[in-house]
Amino acid sequence: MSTGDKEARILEAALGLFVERGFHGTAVPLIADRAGVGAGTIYRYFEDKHALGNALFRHWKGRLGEALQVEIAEAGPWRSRFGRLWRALVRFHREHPGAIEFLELQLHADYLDAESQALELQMAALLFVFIGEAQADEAVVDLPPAVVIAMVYGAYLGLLRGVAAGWVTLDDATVAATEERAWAMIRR
Amino acid sequence: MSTGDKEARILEAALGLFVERGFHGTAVPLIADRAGVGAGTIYRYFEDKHALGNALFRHWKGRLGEALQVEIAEAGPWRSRFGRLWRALVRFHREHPGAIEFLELQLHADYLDAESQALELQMAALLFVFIGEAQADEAVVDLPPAVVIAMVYGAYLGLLRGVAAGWVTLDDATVAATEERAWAMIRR
Amino acid sequence: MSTGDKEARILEAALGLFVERGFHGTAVPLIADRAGVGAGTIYRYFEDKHALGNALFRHWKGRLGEALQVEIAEAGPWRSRFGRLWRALVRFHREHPGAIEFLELQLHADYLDAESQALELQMAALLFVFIGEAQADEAVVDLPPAVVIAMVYGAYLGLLRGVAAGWVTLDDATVAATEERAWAMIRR
Amino acid sequence: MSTGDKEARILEAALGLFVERGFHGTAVPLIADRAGVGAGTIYRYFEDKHALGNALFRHWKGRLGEALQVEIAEAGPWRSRFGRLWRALVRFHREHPGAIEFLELQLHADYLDAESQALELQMAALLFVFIGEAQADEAVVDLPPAVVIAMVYGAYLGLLRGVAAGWVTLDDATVAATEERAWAMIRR
DNA sequence: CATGAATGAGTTTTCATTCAT
DNA sequence: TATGAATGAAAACTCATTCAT
Repeated sequence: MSTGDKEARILEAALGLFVERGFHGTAVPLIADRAGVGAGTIYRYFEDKHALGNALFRHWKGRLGEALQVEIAEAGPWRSRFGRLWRALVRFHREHPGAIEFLELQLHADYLDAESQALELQMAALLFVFIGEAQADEAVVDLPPAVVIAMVYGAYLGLLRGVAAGWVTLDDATVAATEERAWAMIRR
Repeated sequence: MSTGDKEARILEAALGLFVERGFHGTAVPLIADRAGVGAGTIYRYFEDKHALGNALFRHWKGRLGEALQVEIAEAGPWRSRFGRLWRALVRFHREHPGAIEFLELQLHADYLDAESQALELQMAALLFVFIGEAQADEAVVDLPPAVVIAMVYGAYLGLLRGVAAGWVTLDDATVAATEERAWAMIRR
Repeated sequence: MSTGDKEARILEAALGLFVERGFHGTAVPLIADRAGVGAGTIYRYFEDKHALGNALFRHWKGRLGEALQVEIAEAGPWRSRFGRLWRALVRFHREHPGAIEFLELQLHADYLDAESQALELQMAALLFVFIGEAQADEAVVDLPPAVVIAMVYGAYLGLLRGVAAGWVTLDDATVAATEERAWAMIRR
Repeated sequence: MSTGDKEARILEAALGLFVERGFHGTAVPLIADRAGVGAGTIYRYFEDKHALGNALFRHWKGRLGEALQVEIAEAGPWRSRFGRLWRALVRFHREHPGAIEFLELQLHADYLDAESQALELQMAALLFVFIGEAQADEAVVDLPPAVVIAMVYGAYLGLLRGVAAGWVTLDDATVAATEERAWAMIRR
């Protein structure tokens, strides 16, 4: 019931609802209900609904960035560095259900502010550097880094959509196999 | 401006706006304005906003399905059949800007009716059969077809997201290269 | 298909719908549908919906007035003159189903124009004279004529409501009995 | 102005407006204005406009039923029991102006739900029992009870219609006289 | 601080009326 | 003259936001 708790409960409720119904499809009082707080309380923690959306976006984009950062920082052969990254993505999805779905499977364009967009770029930059260096070492195919990232990250998101739709189950063996196939896609 | 194309103009306007702002973020009169018709006119062609969303979804899902069907029907070595499919996807995106973005990069769950969902399954089935047969011929890796499809289609959608963000340009050379990499991902 | 036919068909359709759903609850195109004409056609015959309502009101109020006038003009003992009147009312209801329901069981206040209201008064005056003379002859109780009329006409309308609700059937024997009871109510 | 009476104020405003303009002729914001609340507030208390109409109908039908029930329960000679009932009706009209007009002088068919219709039957049953017993005691004419009720209740409503039109004034002497005449109509 | 009833601006939807055919 | 598709003003209804408690 402490302050931090309420903010967290609001963010959690918002995450779930935004994933299920989208930002515009979710009424603020509904978020309040699920969070177990009064509707007015949301406005003590967030300027307005847009601010809540941005806070949620930043929260998860930031945590995802950190998670990737850690893995990217690790040294080693590119194949295994890639594997760490891939598994980190899967782990993030397991540990934070809904977060990636919210971050990457939705349309945010109309409410993300400059700061959020900057964060988005920052995370992209992380991957750019990773892929760029791998290309410099001739470990990864010589295509524009954005293309490589788009395809790999796209393949990952495709799997998550499959999971969401109930068509795909990501057990450990499958994760290992998909990692292998994703690497096959981009290795030189 | 003629009578007959009003429905088409409404669908076109809706497509653009839904891609830009999402279904719930788009007000009906805004669609009417862009279509150059009165707000009431939309309700002559569509029962309500949901029906418009479903009609739009079915229109494009149907056309995409047809486009893929044609390519899938062609015989030949799996590598070249895959190439046809990949290029058909890219061509569809070029010829119908916004359609794939609407179909695949958005959240529809809360307004799609049973018929639309059935159509979705139908198109998925097309790809299942294609991948299933390729696996039977030992041309494609032995993973659950849903996994293979999720990764390949995901890689394609990742590219489209890159295009939308302005990070990726899909010129012919890049298309050929991405086709090659996508095939590398799934070939046995 | 002649002109007069169309106007009559519109009036007939409007009567039925107004009785079922009320004036404000009935959409003009619905009237057109039931009349088998185009929606625009209604506006060739009637200035607008209010004008149609007034025309309908005047048509039936006028016919009802005529029907009563005829009976009132007949000479004879008051008891039998009353009987003629009562039976004329019932006959009118049988021959023109819906007309009385529209005229008397509905709220018209907000769309009746001065001419229609004048007609209403005119019909009331007819009954006033009838009752007034009967009172002068000491055939009817000495109450304000408006009170006598309200009670008798009210009893008649009550029976029609009962018919509409399915609780009352007005066969000839019942009509005779109700006439007797209505007369019992007002005779000196 | 206090919180608790908002629902009551809405119901009161709605009653007045429905009597003046009918259900379909009354816009929701107009009700809100007269009630001195915001338009949205109405939807906090009532699901939609139909629900408001039903609530209003039930409220007054229920109170009218209670008022009659009390009188019907009293023992005594039929003539005086009838008198109590008649005077109770008049009293109800005086104490709750508009209620009877709304309940009985309007068309509700298109928005009353099953529960409201059941209540309507319930009140009718009250009168059926009363008249039925009076007939069993040979105090009232031997006609179908529905016919007797239709005529008496119709006469009463006719008087109210006369009051509404300004043609009739129901002072105590007139009430006594009308009671006498109504009884004359139905007594054996 | 927290609340949730209240609000009115904004949304979806209807419908009386027009007008090109 | 007749039509009915088209319209936009007005209706019903929703919801982000406020504020009295």
